[in-house]
Amino acid sequence: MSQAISRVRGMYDVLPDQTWQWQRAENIMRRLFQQYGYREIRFPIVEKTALFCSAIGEVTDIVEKEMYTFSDRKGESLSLRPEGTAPCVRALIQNNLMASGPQKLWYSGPMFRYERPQKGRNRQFQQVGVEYFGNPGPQADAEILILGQRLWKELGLDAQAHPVRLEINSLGTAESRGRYREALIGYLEGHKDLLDEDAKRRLYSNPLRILDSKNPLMQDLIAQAPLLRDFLDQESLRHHEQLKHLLDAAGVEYVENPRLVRGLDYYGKTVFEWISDDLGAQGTICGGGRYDTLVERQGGKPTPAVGFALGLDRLLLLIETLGLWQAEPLADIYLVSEAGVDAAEVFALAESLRTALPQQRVIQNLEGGSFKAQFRKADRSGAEFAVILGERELAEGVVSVKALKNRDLPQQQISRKELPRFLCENLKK
RNA sequence: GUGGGCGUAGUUCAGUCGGUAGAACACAGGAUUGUGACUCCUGAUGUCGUGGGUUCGAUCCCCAUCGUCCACCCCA
Repeated sequence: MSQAISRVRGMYDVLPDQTWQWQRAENIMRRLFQQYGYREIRFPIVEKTALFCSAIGEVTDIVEKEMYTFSDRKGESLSLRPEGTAPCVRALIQNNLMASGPQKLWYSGPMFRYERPQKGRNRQFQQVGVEYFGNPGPQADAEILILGQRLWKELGLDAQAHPVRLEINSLGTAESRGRYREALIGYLEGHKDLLDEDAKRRLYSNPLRILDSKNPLMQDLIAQAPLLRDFLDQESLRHHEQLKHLLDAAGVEYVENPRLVRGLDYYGKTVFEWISDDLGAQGTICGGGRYDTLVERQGGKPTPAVGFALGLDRLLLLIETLGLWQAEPLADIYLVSEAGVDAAEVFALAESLRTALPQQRVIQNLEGGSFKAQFRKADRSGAEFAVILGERELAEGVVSVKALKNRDLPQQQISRKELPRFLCENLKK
């Protein structure tokens, strides 16, 4: 036999024992977004490379070294999407969605980045994004954050022992950020001997990122660096204060992190991250902020926007780590039959139950085996009831019903006609 | 992209100072010839990640490669 082909590095299969978690999370989110008036948008997995270069920024790591870029047969450069905001904005502009007023959108799908895989970081990963276009005010930021908090609660992540922490900051406008940048570079140039290699490399390309460094030797330097807050324009300050007021009133807890910056160029004013301490180095499960200039820069009409993207892989990893969710049983009713009974009789019984009780999951054992083996399978299926069709039952035109979980209910024989009503009364749903 | 740890049964791992392997759980059968979850008994299963080197002989030592994990980096 030849060597089996393995999956691509950094990508993963979601197996039947895990898909229920994905589906549960997706269902909760879909319902929640609907509840807030956000509508789903779907866009391609492949876009022109230029879209990401201009939207995300040429000098970001994502564009410089993490994109899956290739030429199609006509030589056009295409890329697998590394994030969702850029294609979402492209779709918004191309389909002129703003013509019918502000847009509240969400999307979900795979993203691709050529990074070194590690826990909570894969080359294909699932991102869910929420974007609010056309509202410049802090109330839009607030709604996004309130929605986020409710989402964690509905997912079961609001436990006090393992909270998901919200950090917020304001990056101000491009002008105030520019003035701060000058001041920061000036400060860092004055302490060049204390900068590590990464910091030196980024001193002129992306100095704000230096504030994010985890290098313990640089923490003093970072702590004493000038703060962006002191360079903010009046409008950004007021926006930020109003947002905090709305969050306080809504009971959304947050910590201000004056050194929180984002790796994508398009953000301004509000930025935020939700972080867990239970995932190791890749603790950010959700990040986002305001990007008021992106739509115009991409060729659309000036349109303010705010949104976030969450990593579904990381979220599920966290939920699994904390043991928050229990798998649902596979079945409600399990049909056990004797070898001598015609399979056609069992099929007929199973189909009649599925017709009469469409909410119940009916599994018919098709693999034969002793009663012992069949009951073991019935038990493992998590079914509430085993319905038994043996030669005796067949001869008498009845079935036996055994409750697998409720031990107070004795096994009994019931006519086939009565069976659906009996099951319906004794099953919760 | 950089540094380090680890790849042995379906899973988690033990082991062989170089003589081709074990446990637990899981799975299957039985104790109980029509009854699961507890208990007991029995059983099957491994190209010891892949390729090459050293050796009479490599799962073990060496090299490469792939995968995985941790940190850096980056971000969701």
